Amino acid sequence: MFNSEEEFLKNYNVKDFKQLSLTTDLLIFSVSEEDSNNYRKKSIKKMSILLVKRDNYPYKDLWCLPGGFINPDTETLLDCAKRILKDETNLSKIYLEQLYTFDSLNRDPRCRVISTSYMALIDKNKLTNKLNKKASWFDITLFENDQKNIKVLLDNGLEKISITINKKTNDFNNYVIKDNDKLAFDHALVIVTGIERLRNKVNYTDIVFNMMPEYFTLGGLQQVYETILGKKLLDPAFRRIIKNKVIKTNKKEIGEGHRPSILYKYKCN
Amino acid sequence: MFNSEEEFLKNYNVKDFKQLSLTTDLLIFSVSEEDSNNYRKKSIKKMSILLVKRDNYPYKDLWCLPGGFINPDTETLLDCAKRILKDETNLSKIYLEQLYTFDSLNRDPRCRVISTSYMALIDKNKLTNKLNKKASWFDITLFENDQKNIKVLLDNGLEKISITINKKTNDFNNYVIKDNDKLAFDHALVIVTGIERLRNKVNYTDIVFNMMPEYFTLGGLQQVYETILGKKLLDPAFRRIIKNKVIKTNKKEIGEGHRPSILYKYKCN
DNA sequence: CTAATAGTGTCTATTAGACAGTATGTT
DNA sequence: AACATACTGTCTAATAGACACTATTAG
Repeated sequence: MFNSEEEFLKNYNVKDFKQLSLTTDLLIFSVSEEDSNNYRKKSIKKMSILLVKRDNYPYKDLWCLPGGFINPDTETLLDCAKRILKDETNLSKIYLEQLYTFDSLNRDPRCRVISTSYMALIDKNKLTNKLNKKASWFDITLFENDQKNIKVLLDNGLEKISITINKKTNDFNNYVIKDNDKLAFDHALVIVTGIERLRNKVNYTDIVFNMMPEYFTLGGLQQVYETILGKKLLDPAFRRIIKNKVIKTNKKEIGEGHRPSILYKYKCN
Repeated sequence: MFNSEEEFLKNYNVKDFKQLSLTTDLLIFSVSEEDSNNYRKKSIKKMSILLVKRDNYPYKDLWCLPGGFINPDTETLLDCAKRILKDETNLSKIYLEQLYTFDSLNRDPRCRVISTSYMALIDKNKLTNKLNKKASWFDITLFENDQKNIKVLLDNGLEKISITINKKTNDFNNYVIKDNDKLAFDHALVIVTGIERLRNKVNYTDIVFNMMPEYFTLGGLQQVYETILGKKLLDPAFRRIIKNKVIKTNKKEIGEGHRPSILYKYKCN
């Protein structure tokens, strides 16, 4: 082990590895639930993302996305994403979508590393195993001043990571990104790009349901949409739009200090 | 030179190159104009794409996208895309957008080649130099039966390339693609992916104007939208939407056998 | 004048936004 | 009963679709 990043880089022999390396980084999104202390108040649903604390240089002790190098002889990028997802969550058959390929020359201090990022949307309730002890779910809060200035706050209960973005062009590599130095590599950029993609896609796809449990309430579903979009929605409007995407069941949610909601299922067409 | 693909592959030493190679392929889109023979009829605008005929194995004599290997020591993928665009069209300062990274294991028979594709939208009127003699513009015609079945026809006046797509999943690598064996590599898939992206993006961005000349008519602009979307639009509706994106000039189009249109310019906000 | 497209006015249909009301559970 | 949320009815505003009409040029 090394005592500083400087020392680490001095001892890092680039020839030990391939000159050009390809990695896959994973944005694993899910829905988290924050219980309220008041028995009458309902719990608040948020979108959350899984980050891992690095235990070696470079960027030791900073948070990063789960990821890894691909095996160029046997793996596609998607295979690699599936492998990492399995390692991290023990889940398979999960919604996975290629996000973007990040490749600025100095994004990794060791050597040229090009990373193709994938988004995974999972239902946390399907998790059986315990998380890797270095991994942690961060709740996402989205603030938007206008289309060009966005602020994202990540919070795992112990640490807060803030990211602010200024989009001057439509070229991701020219975004002006500031974070509070708690994220490794260019992962602030990757995370924001993923959140943006998600926010666009919820308007014309059904991907949100990949993060929902089998049975859910319309109020809960609406909260997830609200946290992804970063704004409140009106109940009647939301229900009108979502109506033909869900099936009403005869189940009800129980144990809340108020009128119980009806549980719905996703209707795939 | 070799006489067959088989012979070529036998003589191809994978060790001469890096084991894993990265390339950039370019979808260069523009607007083409097809003059009508009747002086009264107006010319028809279509979307078109630049393809190059391969002059060596693999896929000798088939059409492919302009592309090339990146220099991993000095170039980003975007740099590489800019270089290829410059080589092919002598243009710079052009709209470029990363499309997708294609990486199925056997997409190139030589070795593992991963390709990140970029879309370039150019105004053909800015072209000064002659095209590379192997290059040719193909007009694009889009037929859509439903959301999941799409047919694309490429035509350069001498050759027709047809592509049909059946989208069963949202994973590009699982699309069922058929073409009439005139396209090299997986470029049918790349082209269709780009057309899809373009078709989605015209609805919520102003990218079309990157393909338009400085002065254009609303009728011409509408035709470009129609060819990208693969359907007719109603004039008043189109003009309502486009109204605040353009500036009326005091110029008029001349020499048509009917009422001349007013020329407009793009109003960037 | 004629052919052909340019461009507009207006009605209708659909969708989105807003608000206020009723309904129904727990404690 | 009180609280808190679930759920709905209905009005209004905004947007999209449709059609018919007028305008203007070259030849």
